[in-house]
Amino acid sequence: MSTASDTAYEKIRHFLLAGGAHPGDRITEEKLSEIAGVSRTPVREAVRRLERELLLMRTKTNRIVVPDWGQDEIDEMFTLRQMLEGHAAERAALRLNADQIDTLAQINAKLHEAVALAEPDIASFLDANRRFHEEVTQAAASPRLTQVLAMLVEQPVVLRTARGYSIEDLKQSARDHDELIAAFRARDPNWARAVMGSHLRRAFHVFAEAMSEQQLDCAAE
Amino acid sequence: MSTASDTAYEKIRHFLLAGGAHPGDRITEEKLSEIAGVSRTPVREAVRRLERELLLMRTKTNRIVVPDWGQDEIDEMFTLRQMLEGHAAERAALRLNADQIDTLAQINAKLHEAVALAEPDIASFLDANRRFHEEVTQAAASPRLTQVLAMLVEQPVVLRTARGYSIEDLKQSARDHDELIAAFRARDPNWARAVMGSHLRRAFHVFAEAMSEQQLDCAAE
DNA sequence: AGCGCACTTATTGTATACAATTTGCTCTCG
DNA sequence: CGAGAGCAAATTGTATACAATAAGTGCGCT
Repeated sequence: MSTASDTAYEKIRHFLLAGGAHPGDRITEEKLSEIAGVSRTPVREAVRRLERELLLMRTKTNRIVVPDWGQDEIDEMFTLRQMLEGHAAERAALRLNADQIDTLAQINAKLHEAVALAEPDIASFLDANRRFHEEVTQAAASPRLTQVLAMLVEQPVVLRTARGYSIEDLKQSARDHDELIAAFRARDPNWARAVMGSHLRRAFHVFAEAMSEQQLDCAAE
Repeated sequence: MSTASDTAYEKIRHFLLAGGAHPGDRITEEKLSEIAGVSRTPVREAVRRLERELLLMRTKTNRIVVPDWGQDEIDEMFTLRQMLEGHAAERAALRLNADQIDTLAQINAKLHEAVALAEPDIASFLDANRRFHEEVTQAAASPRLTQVLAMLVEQPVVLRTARGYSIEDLKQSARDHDELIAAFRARDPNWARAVMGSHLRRAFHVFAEAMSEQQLDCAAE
């Protein structure tokens, strides 16, 4: 299924994450509709979605602008994820059945494969990673929580700096997931929450480091 | 400022909370546009907002339906608010200056007035309450947090059962706010978080009780 | 020159018409 | 009598034209 509003969302999102516009820039709906190749109507819907994820914002007078993401805001995003996904893991631990846990294990097996290669397959890693977290979120069985997390998880932001991640970082992520699965098998919500918390907090620091290196690269050009 | 899409949002929201449609019912955009008195275009925007707040949902095939709120989901909503507003209070404690704290004190003074009357003024109470929490959220200075909380705080849900609240419950809320202000004055983020947490958790139990009584009333009719 | 006010242009908001999709019905066949 | 195909009605999705609002521009005034 591909509605025009979905393709608009994808294309505009790609445009933004590829750095097509600088923070602070104003963009008109018309420009975006050219980029997306559809009329303004579906573009407006896409913009709403992107606003929700804070990839776009509005001025006081409803002009569309590209927000700038400071270090603080990234820190804050990971903090919120830590709280909410920790909570999700806790609920999941009480609800997951054996089959579902096996599914998680299978997903994580793929993740292990992706990083076991001499040249790690970043795309596969990110895909498996996303599916793993989605599965856990789903298992928490809380529509609100799902919805809230959807607006926090900005996979592409991670993607941009994924190259900066060391193989060891990626392997550690896989091991975190293993431990999370163990916590689920033990049906220990407390353990699950703690593992998820440290998993995401470490991810933040790895991310922050990759980010600062990237900025150095940028300055060196 | 009153755009058509805002009035649509308000009217549809009022319609839903007044019980104009039963959980599980399907509603068409056209019906909603009759209710709102505007064309479908702004109605669609309003529906998106309401979806975000889970006052409306969609079927697999994008039909609009009225969701049913079970006891679990209300519990979950308060739990999420407890986590997030607790976090907001923590951040606020580190950022509020003396003037801002005075503003909070003024708002809470109005709240005290509203419940000191022989016949408590529920509308004023709710208004002051909303403003108090908004002020704290703002002070946390985290756009994501603000946005996430906006979709959780369903004031009208509270309103529906506000009549069931006892005067003592309302007064206790005011006292909670007083203690929160004290925590802010002391610049103690830990204290602030704890107070906010218990404040919201108690609110949940008061709410749940009022809710069950209401249901009994309903059954008695 | 600096400031404010009309006026022009640019941009967002709304309505309407039409296209695409889904639903529910009916009618046929096993 | 039930299951399924096919058609009609209902509903959502998209494009376009126009209305309302905000931004920019240049002029005259002090």
